[in-house]
Amino acid sequence: MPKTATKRTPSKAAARPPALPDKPETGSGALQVRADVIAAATKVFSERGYHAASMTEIANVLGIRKPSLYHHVRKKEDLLFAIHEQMIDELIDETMTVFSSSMSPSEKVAGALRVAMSFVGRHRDGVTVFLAEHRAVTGQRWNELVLKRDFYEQMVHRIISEGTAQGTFIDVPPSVAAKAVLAMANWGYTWFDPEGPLTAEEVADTFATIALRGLEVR
Amino acid sequence: MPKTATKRTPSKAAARPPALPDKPETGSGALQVRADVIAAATKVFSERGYHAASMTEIANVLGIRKPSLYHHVRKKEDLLFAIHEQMIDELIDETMTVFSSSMSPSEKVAGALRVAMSFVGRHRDGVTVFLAEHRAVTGQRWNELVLKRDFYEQMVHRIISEGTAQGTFIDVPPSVAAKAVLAMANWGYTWFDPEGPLTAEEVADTFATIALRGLEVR
DNA sequence: GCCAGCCTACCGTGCGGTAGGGAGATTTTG
DNA sequence: CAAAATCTCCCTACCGCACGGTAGGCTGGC
Repeated sequence: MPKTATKRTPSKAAARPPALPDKPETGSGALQVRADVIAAATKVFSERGYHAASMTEIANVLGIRKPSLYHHVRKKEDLLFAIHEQMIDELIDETMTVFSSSMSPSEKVAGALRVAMSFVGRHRDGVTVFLAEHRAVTGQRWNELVLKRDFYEQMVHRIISEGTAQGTFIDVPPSVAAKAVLAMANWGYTWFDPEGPLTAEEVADTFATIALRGLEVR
Repeated sequence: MPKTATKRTPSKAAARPPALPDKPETGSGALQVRADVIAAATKVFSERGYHAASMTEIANVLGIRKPSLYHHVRKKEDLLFAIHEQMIDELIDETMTVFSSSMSPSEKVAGALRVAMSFVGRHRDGVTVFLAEHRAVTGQRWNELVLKRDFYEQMVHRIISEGTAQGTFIDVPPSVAAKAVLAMANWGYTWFDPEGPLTAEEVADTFATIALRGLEVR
């Protein structure tokens, strides 16, 4: 795992996000796992919790026996890590297009909320695992995930700081305002049902209405 | 899913909360657990997660061996249930004083946020267990907890519905607005540190500012 | 003839929980 | 008031089981 090779991206704009974890996916070692295996693990982990879920259950969801599952996966924890990595990478990717756009801070807040709620709607089980089972990831890989997670939160934080700095948003601690916005989106995994009466977009718009009316200077 | 069994409490006010789970604490069976045992279990469960935590660990925190612990506890799950029950009962109790007061809806929202953030600050480990480990409670007792949890959420929901009904709050779906408020408070367990730079009260006030500016009609 | 992918059979470990007993405090009782 | 019985709380030793993971072999397609 040679990372190194200082990426010398010339820092251009002021609102540049914090340094990305260096290697986007330089063979993190365990990601040659077939998609349906990850899907099965996601389902079982989200329903029963990582520690309560057994490899036998996951195998049975796939219609095979446990030892066959070990042809595709080295360790149980690899599955958990793969789910986490997939979720956070995809969420960062989608949010980045909002973050690095030319929108106003208000539009970016609304956009980030839309991305997040849509994400929860599309990947509910995966988000459940990502948000409720992070304690179970151990060792080196955990650091990697924490970095990415911080990176995501920093994007939201910067959007709000930017709005505060340019006088669009009222003067409240940006860290707390960021937590408020993140909370609305993240907490969604506990209740939002894309089959329910409201679409992700409708929920996100309501959240954006509340958050922006709350934050914008009159 | 209609209600049933009309409780003959003469409905007095419009804002009466939904029916309480019938028995406040009619021998729920397992709550003669000493407080320090619950405290130790809370700590271990919150740090490692219910399924990953072992009875041996909890016993060692108490300075005893596992079989001795079974003199105070019948089953591991009893500990989890006791923690859940303690948390939700106390939270309902504190929030109820706000809910049943004569405050305006806006003041009630601010009050509920204060109660919740203060609660998170005082019982962080317990709240972590309550919010992150509810999947592990099984059987009859789980229903009881769900009822209480719904009851708590209904209080917030009604506060907001009341505000919407009397024209204080803007016309957004009250259920979504309630989720937004609940999210701010509940998500606090993932990041709020009472030893940190901001007190629970300060955070709650910022949340209230955002939520009320967001919700109140101009 | 190789190899991906599945299987049955199995291993070691750590778990929740029990058996059964001992030391000391407390209560009962002659 | 002391002896006896009881209770509280802890211990060492152990059980059965389900888990994560491995050994090693069969089979069918390239």
